[in-house]
Amino acid sequence: MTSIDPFFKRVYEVVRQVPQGRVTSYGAIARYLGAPGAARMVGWAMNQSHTHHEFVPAHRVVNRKGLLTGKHHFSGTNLMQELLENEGAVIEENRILNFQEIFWDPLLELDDLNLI
DNA sequence: AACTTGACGGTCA
DNA sequence: ATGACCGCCAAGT
Repeated sequence: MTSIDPFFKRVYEVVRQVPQGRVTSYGAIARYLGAPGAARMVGWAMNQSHTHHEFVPAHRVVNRKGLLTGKHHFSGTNLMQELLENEGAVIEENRILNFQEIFWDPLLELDDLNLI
């Protein structure tokens, strides 16, 4: 049994703070965790997010341009998009049109992080 | 053990 | 605006 990488665990904790109807990006999470440039690792963590024991709203994490790059990792053909649309995101061609409006930056929103 | 592949993002031409 | 390159580093082959 492989223990979950502590970095992954921090990633999941941040993602769990993303409010419904808001989205963040892989890079924003990496920066917040003090690992700028390690956005790919956040992506990898999200890839494994389903193995975490607590719910991780992975659909709320997109790339820095608002593209639904993780779409393929959800079941069905359009689950990620549907989940986001249900929360108010406006999506067209795999891109969140109101991205700027609903973007949630942990660096700005989570001043106090006793949890992480 | 070497090489490739990513749910990324910044820089530079 | 678009695209190549590069740093990042865990997993898969």
